[in-house]
Amino acid sequence: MSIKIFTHKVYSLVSKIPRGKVATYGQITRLAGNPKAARAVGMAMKHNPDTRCIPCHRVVASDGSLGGYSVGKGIETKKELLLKEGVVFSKNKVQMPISQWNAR
DNA sequence: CGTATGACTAGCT
DNA sequence: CAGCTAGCCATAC
Repeated sequence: MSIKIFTHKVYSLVSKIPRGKVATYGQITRLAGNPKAARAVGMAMKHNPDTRCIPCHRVVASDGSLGGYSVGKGIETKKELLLKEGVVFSKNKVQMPISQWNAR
């Protein structure tokens, strides 16, 4: 039974995103070691095994757009969750320079 | 096992 | 700013 290393890493990284901050697919992908696998990250998020342990709503697109969400009403629910956590929004996009997670 | 898909990104118009 | 194209990856069926 091969553990999906890439996906597993993605979940691990996403679960480390602090409340009130967001990370981009590109950022997660880079931390996972494959800067070109942004699409694969989206797949992992879509097939997320535990939405309560994996704050997939804290993952947004590189331009600050919400991208998508497979829970509730979709991006609407995602936006609400982020707003509740204190993420700064500008219209339908996240203010990346302000709310982007400073991974270390 | 091979094909198709998707919550992407960067570049250009 | 918005829209379209091409490139790339892992997963799903």
